[in-house]
Amino acid sequence: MPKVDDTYRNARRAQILDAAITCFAHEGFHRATIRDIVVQSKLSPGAIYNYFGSKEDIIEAIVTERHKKEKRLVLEARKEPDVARVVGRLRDAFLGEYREKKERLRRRVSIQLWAEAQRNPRIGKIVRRGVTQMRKLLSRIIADAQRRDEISPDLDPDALARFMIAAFQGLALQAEWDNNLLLEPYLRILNTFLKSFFSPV
Amino acid sequence: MPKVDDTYRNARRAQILDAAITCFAHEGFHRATIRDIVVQSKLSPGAIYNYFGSKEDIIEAIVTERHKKEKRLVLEARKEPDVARVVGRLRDAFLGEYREKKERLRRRVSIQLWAEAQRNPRIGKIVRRGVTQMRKLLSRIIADAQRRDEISPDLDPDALARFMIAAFQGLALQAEWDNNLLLEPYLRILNTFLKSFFSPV
Amino acid sequence: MPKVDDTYRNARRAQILDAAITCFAHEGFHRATIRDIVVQSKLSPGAIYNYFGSKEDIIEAIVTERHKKEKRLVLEARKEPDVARVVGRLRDAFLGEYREKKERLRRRVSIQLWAEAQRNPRIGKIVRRGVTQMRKLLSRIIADAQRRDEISPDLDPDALARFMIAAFQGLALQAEWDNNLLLEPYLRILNTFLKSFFSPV
Amino acid sequence: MPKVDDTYRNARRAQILDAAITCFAHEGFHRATIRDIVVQSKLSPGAIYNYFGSKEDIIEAIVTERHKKEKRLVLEARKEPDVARVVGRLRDAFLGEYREKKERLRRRVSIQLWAEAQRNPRIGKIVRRGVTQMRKLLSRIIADAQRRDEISPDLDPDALARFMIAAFQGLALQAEWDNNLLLEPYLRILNTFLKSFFSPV
DNA sequence: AATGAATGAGATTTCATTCAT
DNA sequence: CATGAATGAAATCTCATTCAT
Repeated sequence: MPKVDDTYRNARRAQILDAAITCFAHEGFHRATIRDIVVQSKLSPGAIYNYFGSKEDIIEAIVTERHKKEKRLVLEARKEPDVARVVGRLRDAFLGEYREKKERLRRRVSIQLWAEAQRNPRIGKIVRRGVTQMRKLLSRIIADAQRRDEISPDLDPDALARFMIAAFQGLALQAEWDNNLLLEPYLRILNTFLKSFFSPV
Repeated sequence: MPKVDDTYRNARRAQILDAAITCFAHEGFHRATIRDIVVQSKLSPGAIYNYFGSKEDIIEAIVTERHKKEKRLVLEARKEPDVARVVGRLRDAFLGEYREKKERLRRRVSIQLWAEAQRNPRIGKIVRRGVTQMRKLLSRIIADAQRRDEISPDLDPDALARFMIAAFQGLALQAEWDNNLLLEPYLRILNTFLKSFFSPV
Repeated sequence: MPKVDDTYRNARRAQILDAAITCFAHEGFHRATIRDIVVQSKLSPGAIYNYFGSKEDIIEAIVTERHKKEKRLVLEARKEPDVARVVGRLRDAFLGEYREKKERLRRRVSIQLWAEAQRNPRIGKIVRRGVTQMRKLLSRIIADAQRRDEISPDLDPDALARFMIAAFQGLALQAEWDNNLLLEPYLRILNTFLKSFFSPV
Repeated sequence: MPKVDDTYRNARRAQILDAAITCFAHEGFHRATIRDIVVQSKLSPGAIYNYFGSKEDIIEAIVTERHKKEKRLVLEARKEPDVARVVGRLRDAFLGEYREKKERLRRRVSIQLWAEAQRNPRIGKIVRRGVTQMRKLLSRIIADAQRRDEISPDLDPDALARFMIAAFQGLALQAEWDNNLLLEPYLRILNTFLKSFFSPV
C-alpha cells in the first residue's frame, strides 16, 4: 500500500496522536505503554514507529501541536479593537474548551507535561518555550493597551500576564480534581478581576 | 529483633522521606527508583521496606505531611484579627517558602503529585482531599469576613478561594520553569488583586 | 507483468549483492538490516524480495559466487608446468587481492561467514563445502607433484593443503585488524615456508 | 542473602560467563539471547544484570579472560631454556586444548569474536589488543633467540610471529568445520615448519 | 515488476519488591 | 532490624517480511 500521499500520512499521524492523548490522559506518560497506544490506535508497534521515533517524540508532537493551537487562539483574539474585548475573547476561547470532551483529555495531558517538564530536559525546553511564548503574547497585548491609554500604565505587563496564565492553570488543575466544579462562580470572580485591571481607566 | 524506640524510627522515617523528596523532585515519581532513594538516604532497600510498604506509601506519606503543614499555616494565619491581615499573612507564609531550597524541592514534588493524582486513584484521593481542605479553610475565612462585614457579600467564597489557590498554583508552576522569575512584580499584581477583594469595603 | 530480459535481472541481482556485501562488511550479517541494503542499493524492500527470498538467500548467493571465483583461480593456477610455479601463482593471485578495495570488503564478509557458519546449518554447509573443495584442489595439486617427484612423498597432501589455507586465513584475519600490516615481511616468511616444501627435492 | 564474600560473587560471575560461552558458542552473539543465558545459567535476568551491565559487557569479559589465559600460557612457555623447546611447549599448550570440550566452546566463541570485532569498535579494540599482545610476546621470543644465536638472524621476528599465529588461527577454523579433522598429520607439517625455522642453525 | 507502509514476534534491559542470612 | 542478591514481569523498540496498490 505504498506511494501514499500526504493526506494519508497526516491522517495516520493524527490517529496515533489522538490515541496517545487518550492513553496519556488516562494513564500518564509513564504508565501508558506503547502497547496501549497500539491498541487504542488500532495500529501496530511498527506502524507507530514509522511515524514517530520514540515515545518521547510522540509527547513532543503533542506539546508542539498544543502550542500552535494556543498561539492561534491568542492571535485571533488580538484582532479585537480594545483590550477588554481581547481579554474577554481569550477568556471565552479558553473556557469554551472546558465543555469539550476532547479538550478535557488535552488538559489532562498538559498537567502531565508540567510534571514531565521537570525532569525531562527535552520536554522541559518545549514546554517552557510554549509558556514563554504565551506570556510574551499576553504581555504585548497589555503593553499595547497601555500605550493606547486603555489601562493603567502602572501595571507590569509581564507580571500581569503571568497572573492571568496562573488563573487559567489553576483552574485547569482544579477542574481536573473536581468533576463538578462550577465554572460560573469562578468566571464571575475572574470577570471581577479582569474588570479591575482591564476596564477603561 | 531489637526493639528500638520511636525516636529512632522517626529519624529513619524522616531520613527516607527527605531522600525520597530529593529524588522525586529531580527525577519524578516514575523515573526515581528505589535504588536512587537507597543511595540518597544511605540505607538499604530492605531498610526502606521496613518503614514503608511500597513506593506509593512513600509518596502518600509525603503528601500527607505536606497537607498537615499547609493546614497548620492557614490555622496560624487565621488568628489575625481581620481578613486583610489574614490574607496578607497567608501570602507571606506561602511566598516566604520560595527562597528556601528545601521548599523548592517540595514544590517540585507537588507538581509531580498533580500529575500522579490523575491516574493513581489512591494518590488522587489524598491530593484531592488536601486541596479541598485548603479550599474549605479559605472559603470559611472569606465567609466569616463577610459575616463581619469586612468584605463584599457578593463574592462567592468558594470561587474566590479557588481563585486564590489558582494564583499560587500558577505561580508555583511558573517559578519552576523560570529560574529567575521575579517575585516582586508578581507580588505587586497579587496585592492589587487581593486589595480589590479584601480591603475594607 | 512486464517480462524483462535476463540481462536486466542479472544487473539488479548484482546491484543487490554489491550493496549487501558493502553492508555486511560494515555491519555484519546481523546488524546490517534489509533497510541498509535497500538504501545502499537504491532499490526498495519489495524489489529485493523479488530477487531473493530472504536475507539468508542473499548471504548464500554471496558465498556461492565467492567459491566459484576461488575455484576459477585455482584451476587457472594449476595450468602452470610445475608445482613451484603453481603455488607461486596461487600466492600471487590471493595476495594480489589485498590491494583492491572491493576485495577488502569481500574478505570482511568471509570472516563474518566463518562465524555465521557455526550456528547456521545452511550457511555452514555451504561454507564447509567451499573450504573442502579448496582443500581437495590443493591436495590434488600436491599429490600430483609427488607423483611427478617434484616434492617429497613424505608430506601428507591433505595436511599440507590445510596448512597453506591456514596461512591465508590467518593473514586475512590479521590484515583485517592491522590496517598497516606490511605484506612484504609476511610474504618473505611465506616464501621461505613454501620453498622449504615445494622446491625441487 | 546479602553480605556475600568475593568467593560467592566470583562463583556467580563464572557461572554466568560459562553459560554465556555455551550459548554464544552454539548460537553466536546475536542469536544467543539473554534469555538463553538465563536458562543456561539457571539464574534470572536481573541477577545477570547485577554482574554485567549489558550483553556486550559479558562478551568483553569473555575476551579479557581469554587473553589473560593465553598470556599466562606464553609466559609459562618462555621459561624453557631454548627457543625450540619454548615453541614446542607453546604448540603443545595450544594443541592440548583441542581435546577438551570446554576449550572447543571457547574456540567457537573466538571465531565469533573475530567477526564481531569487525563492526563493534569496543570489542574490536579488545580483540586487537589481545592479538597484538600475543604477537609482541612471540616476536620477542624470536628476537631473543636470534640474539642468542639460536636461530637465523634473517627472519623478521614480527612476520614470523604472525605466521605462527596464522597457523593456529587457521587450524582453529578448520577444526571447527571438520569434526573429524586429524590433528596428527597437521601437527607433523607444523613440526616440519617449526623445525625449518627454529632448529639450531 | 516495483513500491513502501504495515505487521508483530521477539530482544534487551529495568526495577519494585522479597527474603535468606 | 539491616543487608543486598535475586527475582521476573513488563516496557520500549527493531526489523525481516508481506502485500495492496
